[in-house]
Amino acid sequence: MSQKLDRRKKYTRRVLKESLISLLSEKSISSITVKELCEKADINRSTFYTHYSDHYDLLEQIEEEIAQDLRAYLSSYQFTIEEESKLMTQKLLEYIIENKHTFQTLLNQNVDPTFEKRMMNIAQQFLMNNWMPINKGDESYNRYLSTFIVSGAINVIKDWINQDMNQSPKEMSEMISQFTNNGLSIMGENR
Amino acid sequence: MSQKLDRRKKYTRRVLKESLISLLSEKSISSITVKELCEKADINRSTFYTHYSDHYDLLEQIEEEIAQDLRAYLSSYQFTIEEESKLMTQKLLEYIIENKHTFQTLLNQNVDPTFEKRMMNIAQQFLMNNWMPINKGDESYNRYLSTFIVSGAINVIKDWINQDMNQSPKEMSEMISQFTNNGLSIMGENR
DNA sequence: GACACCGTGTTGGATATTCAACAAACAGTT
DNA sequence: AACTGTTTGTTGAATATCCAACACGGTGTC
Repeated sequence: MSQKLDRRKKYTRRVLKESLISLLSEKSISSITVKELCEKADINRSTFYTHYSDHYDLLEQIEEEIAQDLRAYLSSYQFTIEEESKLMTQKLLEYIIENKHTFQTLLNQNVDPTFEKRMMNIAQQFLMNNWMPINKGDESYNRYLSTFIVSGAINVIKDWINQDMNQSPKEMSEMISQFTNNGLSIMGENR
Repeated sequence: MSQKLDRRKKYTRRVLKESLISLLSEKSISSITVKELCEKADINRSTFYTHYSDHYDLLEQIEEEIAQDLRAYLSSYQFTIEEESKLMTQKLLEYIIENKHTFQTLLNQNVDPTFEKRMMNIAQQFLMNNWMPINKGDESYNRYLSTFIVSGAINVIKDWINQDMNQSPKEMSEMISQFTNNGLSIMGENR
């Protein structure tokens, strides 16, 4: 079941993924042909078809892989312990750095308007399942609160990416933690 | 005879080459094992042996490929026309930029003491065959002159690489052309 | 409508690579 | 010398990829 993936397959999938992301940063998916994708990846077209049914399938699989990674990060720490929560955010940001080009491209609303929403749903679902039961608030209130927090965090991360990641993951996770826990009240402390 | 090389072979050879250069920048070739080379390249060891007899053979082929590229550059222009000569130098320097890591590693005397000498011999041979007949000087004198010019040029290029290529290929080729044609007399012009 | 061109989905055979395994050689330790 | 661990060179079978070719659908031009 957990068979190790043959290295040839790994390579093929990786270059196809990278090539699609590269093309997506220049043009819309509907204007991309499988032919040019395979030329860019230097992979035979029939090989592409042994892995994917079309380039939309490839994009779906890229996003699903990211979704699974995100879930893994969210699951790997006790979310209710602030230090662990911050460490998780930092690790997640480091992961984003490693895949900067991918996130830059996919979070661009002109490329795939659904990706950001999809990531938000995962994060929000997680927050609802793991944190809200402890918080014991009204469910409707909790949903709005988690929407607020997750939207905030995602848009801060998008800004960070567009600022070419000018702060370190540690600094960013510290900031996001403060925004999450204290909102605007941290502004008051400095006056 | 000039069969197109199967893309799989191209890939295999490329990653093996890159991995050897990478390892060579950290350790001597005698301390590198084929096993670790293949691990780094993510290539099966038996595949390595279908292409090369050992890692010394791989290094030899890398250097031979560079030698051929150098010969191609040297041959592609009329060397006796100064503007063409400068353009050739510029193109050669652009090639060196694209393969910066390779040249940085191989021109390091601790890595392969023979590489620089090999490149010098090619350049000098070319100079002797293509320029000296026109110059009609005494052969011994011409040999010393070509030694002077080629040694100078190669060491300027080495410095340039070690200064992280701080001048553009165009600027460098201009400079090398002046050193070649005028030696120290260009210093006098500025006083 | 006819034609040319392009991309697609597919096919079959060839080829390169993978993997696991083996025997042998080598190096280090006791 | 015996033992252990590592690397090497090799082998055979399986697998993934390659390549060329084909039929088809879509688009644009005359």
